Amino acid sequence: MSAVNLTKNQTLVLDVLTKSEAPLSAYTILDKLRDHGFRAPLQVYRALEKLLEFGLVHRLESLNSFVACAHREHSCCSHGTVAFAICESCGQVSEFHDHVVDDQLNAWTRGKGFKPSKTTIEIRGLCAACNS
Amino acid sequence: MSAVNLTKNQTLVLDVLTKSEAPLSAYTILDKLRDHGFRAPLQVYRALEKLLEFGLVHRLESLNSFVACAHREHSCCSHGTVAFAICESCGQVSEFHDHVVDDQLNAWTRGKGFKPSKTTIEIRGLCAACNS
DNA sequence: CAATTCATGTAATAACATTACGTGATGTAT
DNA sequence: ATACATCACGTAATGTTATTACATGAATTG
Ligand SMILES: [Zn+2]
Ligand SMILES: [Zn+2]
Ligand SMILES: [Zn+2]
Ligand SMILES: [Zn+2]
Repeated sequence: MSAVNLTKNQTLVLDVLTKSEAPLSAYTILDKLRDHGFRAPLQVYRALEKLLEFGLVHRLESLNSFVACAHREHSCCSHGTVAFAICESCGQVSEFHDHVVDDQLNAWTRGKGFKPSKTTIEIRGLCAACNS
Repeated sequence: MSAVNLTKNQTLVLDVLTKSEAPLSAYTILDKLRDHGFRAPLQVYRALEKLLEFGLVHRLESLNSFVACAHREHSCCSHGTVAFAICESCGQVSEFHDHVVDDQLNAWTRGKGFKPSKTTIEIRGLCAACNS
């Protein structure tokens, strides 16, 4: 199991992200936590840094935003690369793993002698609901 | 052939990107073009916007930077999603297409009723040269 | 010749992220 | 127990990336 011991700030940030329907920017998180004593961006960025490290949160590069991991039970980051489908209308994000994609990208990097450290896959578009 | 008629500013920006070994941020481009009369970020962002539209340039989301398209002959964007392998040591970027990845992601989105508009695939790591 | 469109220029501001410095709590080795 | 290292935290300042608002001149079109 994961069961990392989170600090107060980390817990607050993770809670805000977990409760949110859509990804949040660091500054939005900051605003949501002003009542809990947050005053400066760094408080958020420091918590996010750890949460990313623990695999409890993902960063969406194409949005400069953050989401709680949707697969916490499985220790998400262990089963390879994660992909995100991001609805540009309602903001909803679906997180998924795909082994074929994963294997194929790994094959490419092996072939080139490229040593991957982190892979970003983000699909922007319209979700089924917004796309009727 | 593509042969879009570029404006002066678009040509300048594309030239800078084409000559560069590594991706450049908008502000770096701005600095490189001061001698050619560029004074403000917007001059760069406006040119980039068009160049992205024409498929002559790509944006690297994980770097907030831009690269000239490596496949200009083939009208790059026509053959599906592009992926990038980005060396975190030397900055070199390899652009490639992979139909299996492409098809697999399309299968996922079709299955979910998600209508994709733009897909980002970026692999950060170390290139063969930096990874000896 | 209007009227519209489009590339451009400039200034100001907004949004995102990091550096630098300092404090108190905790843990560990002598 | 004292010295030392580590870590979470707080605050201020600054750096980096991107957009909004407003104005001008050139090209296009009816
Ligand atoms: Zn996850
Ligand atoms: Zn939606
Ligand atoms: Zn390309
Ligand atoms: Zn390299």
